[in-house]
Amino acid sequence: MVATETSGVRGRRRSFDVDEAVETAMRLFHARGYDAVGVAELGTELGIKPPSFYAAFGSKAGLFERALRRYAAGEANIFARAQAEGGSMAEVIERTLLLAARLYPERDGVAGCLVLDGARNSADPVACALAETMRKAGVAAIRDFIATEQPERADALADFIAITMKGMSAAARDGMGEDALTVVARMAGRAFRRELAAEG
Amino acid sequence: MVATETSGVRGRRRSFDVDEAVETAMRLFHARGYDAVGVAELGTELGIKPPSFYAAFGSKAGLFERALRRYAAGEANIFARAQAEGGSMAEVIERTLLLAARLYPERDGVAGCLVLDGARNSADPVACALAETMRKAGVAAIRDFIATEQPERADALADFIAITMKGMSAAARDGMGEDALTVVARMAGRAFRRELAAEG
DNA sequence: GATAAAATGTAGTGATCGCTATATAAATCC
DNA sequence: GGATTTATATAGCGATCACTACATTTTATC
Repeated sequence: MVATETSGVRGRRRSFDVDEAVETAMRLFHARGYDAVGVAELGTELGIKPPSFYAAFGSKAGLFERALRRYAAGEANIFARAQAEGGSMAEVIERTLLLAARLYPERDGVAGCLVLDGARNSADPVACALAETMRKAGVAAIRDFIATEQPERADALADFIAITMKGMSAAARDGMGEDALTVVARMAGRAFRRELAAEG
Repeated sequence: MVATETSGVRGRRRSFDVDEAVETAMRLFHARGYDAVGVAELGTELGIKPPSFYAAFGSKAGLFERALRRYAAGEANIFARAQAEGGSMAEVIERTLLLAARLYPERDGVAGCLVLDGARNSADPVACALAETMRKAGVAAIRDFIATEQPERADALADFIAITMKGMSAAARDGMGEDALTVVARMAGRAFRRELAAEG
């Protein structure tokens, strides 16, 4: 058996690719939620046995945390991606929602947002706390961004965007497709614009 | 031991109040989600043993179905309540969202909407199908209502309202309070009004 | 009160949960 | 190559999952 860990610089040598394992776990947690994916199934899908699993990740929640971080650091960070393209505040916000409409629909059994819905209804308080922390960080970034131009109404406007995204994630998990989500994203984008224009 | 079933006319006599049991189960499912509430806990909370449980409800999913129906037949049917008060279409829709903002925040450990989030991430396909059926019925009622005046845009507008409600339910389960939810509900109500005025 | 019917309590089914103790195999170091 | 360290596989931990067979008690009927 050969050590195949080529990506991570830190960490001990393992006979399996840790990053690849996190990727697989991310997909499983995303598809069915934290509680519905068991350690036995993770071991099978990852091709490792329980001791290796716990040596590498500490616990099921530990792997979930790594999956969450990987998720948030990739293409799922739609607000950062929208921000990177520049434009006005309203453009960035609407672009965020449109990216959600493209990212959230079901693909290969995966739908919605892992951070928003991955630990929904989970009985594990650790998993819930991990997801909550990342949710709060996400909405805080949006709030701070809005506050640069609208400090008074940043909370309310950020709440509106956060609720729209949570609703889009839930709707995608309930089967809504990209077209319908895009229509709603545009509506919410217009609403955001109009709220800005109303009293700005 | 005395037969205490006074409410239901049909059904066999039981030593416990079936309606009261459904109410208790509804609260438990609502608070933590379908999968996180076990039959053992239900039996304890309901004060009955497994055989009585299965004689009365058939299965855990059977009890969940009764809980869902009871939930949807009560004060949680916010769209029907909003419709009953009359007014314009926009008024009815905004009233629906404002009722959600009052109903969804956490009270006694219960938050959000049981239909929208009670079976979220559940591994039980029966429970998921039951909730999905009720979700579709709910959004269909809103769509049909909108279609009486806006047949062309009924689907899109109903999707927008459905997503807003799903987002509000998720946000409430994530800890958002009535005040913040109300602010967002008003924003969404204004957005709905403006969409109507835009091209009506 | 005897009999038939029905609901209940006791106990336990096999399966799965997250997780780990122990032992073996592999890789590293000198 | 021998010794030490590290990661692996085997097997199983106690707990909980939804659910049920069986015996008993309670209820209803006559």
